[in-house]
Parts: sequence; structure tokens; C-alpha cells
Amino acid sequence: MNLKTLAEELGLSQTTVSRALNGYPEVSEATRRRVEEAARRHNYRPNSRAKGLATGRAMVIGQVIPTSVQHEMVNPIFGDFVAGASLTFSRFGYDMMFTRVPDADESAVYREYRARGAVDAVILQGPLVEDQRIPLLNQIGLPFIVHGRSTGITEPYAWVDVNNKRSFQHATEFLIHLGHRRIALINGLETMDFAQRRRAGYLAALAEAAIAPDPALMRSDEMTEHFGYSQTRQMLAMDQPPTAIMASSMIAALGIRRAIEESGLTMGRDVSVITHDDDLSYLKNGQDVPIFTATRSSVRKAGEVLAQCLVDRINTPDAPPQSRMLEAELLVGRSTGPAPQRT
Amino acid sequence: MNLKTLAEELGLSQTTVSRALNGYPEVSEATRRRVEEAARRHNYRPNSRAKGLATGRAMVIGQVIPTSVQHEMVNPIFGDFVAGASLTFSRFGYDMMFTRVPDADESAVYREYRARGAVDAVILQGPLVEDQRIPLLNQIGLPFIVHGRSTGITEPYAWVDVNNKRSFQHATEFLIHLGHRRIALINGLETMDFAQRRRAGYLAALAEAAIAPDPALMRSDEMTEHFGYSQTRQMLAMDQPPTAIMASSMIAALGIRRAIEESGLTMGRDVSVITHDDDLSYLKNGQDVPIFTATRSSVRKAGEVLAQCLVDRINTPDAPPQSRMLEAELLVGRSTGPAPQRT
DNA sequence: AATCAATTTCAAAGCGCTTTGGATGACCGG
DNA sequence: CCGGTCATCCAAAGCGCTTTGAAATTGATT
Repeated sequence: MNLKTLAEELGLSQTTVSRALNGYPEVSEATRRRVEEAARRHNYRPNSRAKGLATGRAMVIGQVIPTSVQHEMVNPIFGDFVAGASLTFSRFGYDMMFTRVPDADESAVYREYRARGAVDAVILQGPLVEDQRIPLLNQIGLPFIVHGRSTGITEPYAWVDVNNKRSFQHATEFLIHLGHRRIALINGLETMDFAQRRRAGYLAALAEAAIAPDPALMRSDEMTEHFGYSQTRQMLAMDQPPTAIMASSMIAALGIRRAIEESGLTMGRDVSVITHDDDLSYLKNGQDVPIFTATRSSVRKAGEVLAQCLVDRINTPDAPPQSRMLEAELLVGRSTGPAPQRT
Repeated sequence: MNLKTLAEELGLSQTTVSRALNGYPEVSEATRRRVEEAARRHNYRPNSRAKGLATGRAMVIGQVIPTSVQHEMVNPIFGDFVAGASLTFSRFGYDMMFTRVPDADESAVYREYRARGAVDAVILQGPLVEDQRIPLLNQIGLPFIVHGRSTGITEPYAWVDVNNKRSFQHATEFLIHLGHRRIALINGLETMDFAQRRRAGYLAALAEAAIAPDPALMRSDEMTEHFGYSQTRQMLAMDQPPTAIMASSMIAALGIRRAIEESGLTMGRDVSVITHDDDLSYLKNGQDVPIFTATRSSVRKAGEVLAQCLVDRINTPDAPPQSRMLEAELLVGRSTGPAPQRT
């Protein structure tokens, strides 16, 4: 069933049918109802490509699948983020499209998106410090929004981000108030902007309390379970092991816990742990009482908010880029406690 | 830059340029080279929608985002599966498109996909026992492939699945050989087909060894860390606790390990654990030695294979549906050991 | 009854591509 | 020099929709 046959069956022109369906005022209520009824009866939907061709809009949002170079790792937040964003997008009639390519080809994908007119806008994930994709997208003229921010990029761009610095600063302060002085940081790759900011927050809290940061207590890499485990094992074997650990992800925190327990220690008593928690649907931080004390911020909600911002941006392309800062809440669970007395 | 201007610039007709670019034989090598060079210079790409409209193909694969009803949970394998599938699809010029809707509306999405001509085919995730989406898609006439299978559906359909029954049977036999008699099963929701099959494998192994299955040792629900934890706590508190546990997911297994260790027991000595491992990129089962003994099968590879099958299916729509069975390997790690002596 | 404005409808152009059904030359043997 | 065959290339139709500009109809006003 297409417009033409539908119009013929109704004895109307394609123009009128199209207008009736798209809510234009120049069609009588009676006709509109008649058309809508017939459309429903035949389960008529305008062909996406024809409509797109005529309107010049794809009604598709593109996203390059974020995979890290080192371990070919797919970001674990991917599913939940998409679930959030997708919900908002579909309300506005947008579909989401994904492309995965070797990292080096990412800019080629954006150029191709643009040349093919395949998408109306893109979402940029996992921004680095001074991420060159931002100037590139601006130059290409492809509307976009960043999930996160990029330190060092001065040109304007839209973003949605968690206040990583503040949340890590507060969390570190919380540990300091509990008496901890040797606080470790198990962070993501510090080429990533978020990791940079979290470290800044951590350092700010230490500085405020006049605690000299110890480079031996600051680790950063891809946030796997194994990374959390191995770094914790190493640090707990030091002469002056940390009494508390800040972690950048729940998955790493699971490894941290494993290392603590395998060392015969108890998390929350011998070693305190605070982790950032993206509130992933498949990795809930405890059902009743949170297992980990955490800086929590739902990445699914971030997806919803970001999608809304991007839709706005598409609709008013000349407005200056709007951004949204999300605050993480500090959730006190059972992984933190007063610093153990020095022996 | 579009076909028309490109053709004008070259002093050729659109026909010739189009043919040159699409590899048709009726254009001289010299012309073809000239055209290709110009296209590269201008970074010309045919407009997706115009091309789709003319060819009648969308070059898009659709997928409804699998979210479970209960916990609004996004399947943790989503990211890795997509990463795998997307790699293959992009080689063939297909994009992947996702739609997320409340579960009840899923069939409406398929009808809409079809009516709008939005996609050439869809991927069906997380099939249930007797999954009614399969007859629906067949009836709608939307090409599809299932990631998994659906017991009770007799009509033909294409699928790619892991041999869940066999892998769980082998793994259970392995535990039995180690002397375990009280073996628990912490399974996914048993409305899911894969969970059904895994249980069948588990039961077959018990039956073979003449061990009566104990309903108190068989648990099934959404596979979260917390579920693994809570069920294990419960079972370890029983009069006759299990000495071994089969788990359906790494994430649940992490909870199982936590419960074992919090109970003051040691995994691999007091309680053995075997889990299914989808080989997720962000949840590697140990870097060097596997932490868990596991039935391993890369879901990313499954995505690649499935994508290839679906492309074949699109290209030869009249051929009978082809399917692929993947075998999981039993990977022996440090979570299993001989059954402890009865005390 | 004539005029005008508002309402309702329509024919046709256009979006950018593919593809059908020729047309144009070049080349060849006779 | 002529008809036939190839190798090249082209004009135009068509994919299914939106939208422009105009026409037909209606109702109100003079």
C-alpha cells in the first residue's frame, strides 16, 4: 500500500492524502478523518526513503560504535546508553543507526555519513582530552552532541556530561573524613576526558586536606575486572598499602573486591572502596543495600537527556549549542568505613 | 555533490557515471577510471535514500533492542553482539538500525518496519520457548534470523545458536567426574529458550549418572550479580548445600563467587563453579589463567556469523533458511576442583 | 446576482538515484 | 561504399513521497 493507491481508493489526490496524514490545516476535518481511517485500515506508512528523499531529512541518528583500540573492548555502558537514548529518539520519530569500523577510519565514517546524507546528526561517545573529532564534525557540518566533554577544545559544541570532577572530589573528601590518608585511584585510561576529570577531583580533595598525592597509588588503564584485581593486588602488597581505593567503574570494582578478599582482608573494614556506578541494568549495585559506596549516575538517563538535547539541536540548528551537566549522587554502601588504626 | 553535478562536470550523462561507479560492463575502462577519480576527488557518495528508493533496498538491518520486562534490563551481551555483527554488515554495505519500544509493541515495530520499507531484514534476539515473533515475522514476510532457537516452533526459520544443551551437559559431566553429586543450577529465566536447553543438558548429565535432580538446587531468574549472590547464599545455608554450581552467565557467577567467599568458603576448593562465558570484551574471564571454569563461546563471533547468514539469506530469499550451530569450549579454570569429602 | 475571500482540492515538479530502451559512432568484411 | 555488429553513451521513466502554485468550490458580503 502506497500513497498513490491509497489516494485512488479514497478518490482523493495524493496531495490531499499526504496533507491529511501530516496534519496540515488546509484539509477539512471530515476528509482528514476519512483518510486517517483508511490509512489505519490498510496499515499504511509512508515509505521511509521516499519521505526522506522528499523532505531532505533522514530521521536517523548515527553513532560510531565506541571500541577501544587496546582490547577491542566494547564500552559496557553501550547497551544501557542506547536503551535510554533510543527511547527518546523513537518518541520523535528518529531511528538510531550504528557503524563499527577500525578506529582509524572513524573520521571517514563521518564524512561518508554526511556525503550519503545517511543521518541527520551523530552522537560522539567516549571523548578524549582534546578530541579532534569535535573540530572535524564542526568542519564537516554534521550536527552532533558529545556524551562527555573534551578538555582543551575551545570551539563550541553541545554535550551532556556527568560532573565527574565534583563527584570524585566529594567522594575522596568522604574518605578523608573517615580518616583515610592513603587513598588509591584506579582510573580509566587517562587519554579519556572523564578519567582526567576524575583524577582532577581526586587530586583537589587531597590537596585541600594537604595530603601529598602518591604516584604509586594512581593507576589508569582500560577498566576491566582484571585491571581492578591486579592493581589492587599490587598495591596491597606495598609497604604502605592504601586503606581506601577510588575506582572508576563497577566492573573494575568487582576485581578490586576480589583482590581484597583474596588477600584475606575485608572490604569496608580493612580497605574502603568507592566506585563510580553507571547504574547499568545488568550490574545493579546491590538490590537492597548498596554493596559499594558509589558515585551514581544513570547512564540510561544520560542517554535520554542527550537524545532530547540532540533533537532540539536538530530542530534549531542556528541556536548556540546547549549542554547539560548531570550530578552524580554519593550513595553510601557497605564498602566504606573508618580508616583502620595504624599498627 | 550529487550525481547530476558530477556528471555535468565530467561531461557525461548520469547514466554513464552511475554505471561506471557501480561496476557495469558497458562503460569503457578509460571512462570508468576518469569517473572514479572525479568521484574520489569530490568525495562523492550516492545519497542513501535516493539509492534505496531507486533500488528498492534499504541496505539496513533492523533490530529491536532486547529489554526484559521485569527489570528493564538491557542484555549485557548487546554491545559485543552488535560489535561483531556490525563488522560483517558494514563489509557488505549494510547499516544496523535499532528501535526500542515497550515490549508489548514489538510486533507493531516489525509491521511498521515492513510497511515503511525501513529495513531489509531483522535480527531477533533472546528467543523464548515457542516464541510467537517467529510466526509473526514469517507471516509479515520480513526476512529475519534468530540469535538462538525456539523450542516448539515447527515452521522453518534461520538461526545461529550455541549448542547450549551439549555444553551444559558436558560441563555437568565434568563436575560429576570430579566427584560432585549435589550440583546446583543457577539459570536464566526459563521462558528463555537458551535457559531451557541448558537445563536439559544439566538434567541429562545428572540422569546419566543416576543422580536425582533436586528442585531446591535449581534456580532461575534474570541473571544479575545479585541473583547469583542471593541464590548461592540461600543454597549454602541449606542442610545439604551444593558442592558445585552451574551458572548461566559470568555476571551471575561474580555474585556466586561473592557469596561463596562471604560464607568463608573458597571457590574451587569448597564449592566448584562452572559458568557460561560469552567472552564479553569488558568481562574477560581472567587475563592469564581463567578465573572460572567455563563453557565459552564468543558472542561477538556469533554476531559475525549471524550477520553473514543474514546477508546470504537476503541475497537468496528463496533458498530454505540456513542455520549455524556453534559449539562452546569447556575451559578449565581455577573455580573447579574435586568434590570435598563429606564430613 | 455579482464579487470577493476563504476553504478545499488538485496537477505537476522535484528530491537523487537506477535502469530501460534506444541512439551514436567506430569498425569490419564484402 | 554499404549494411551489420560492437562498444559507448544517453534521454527519460520511475521509485514514493512532499510541496508549490493554481483551480474549483463554498459562503459571506455587497
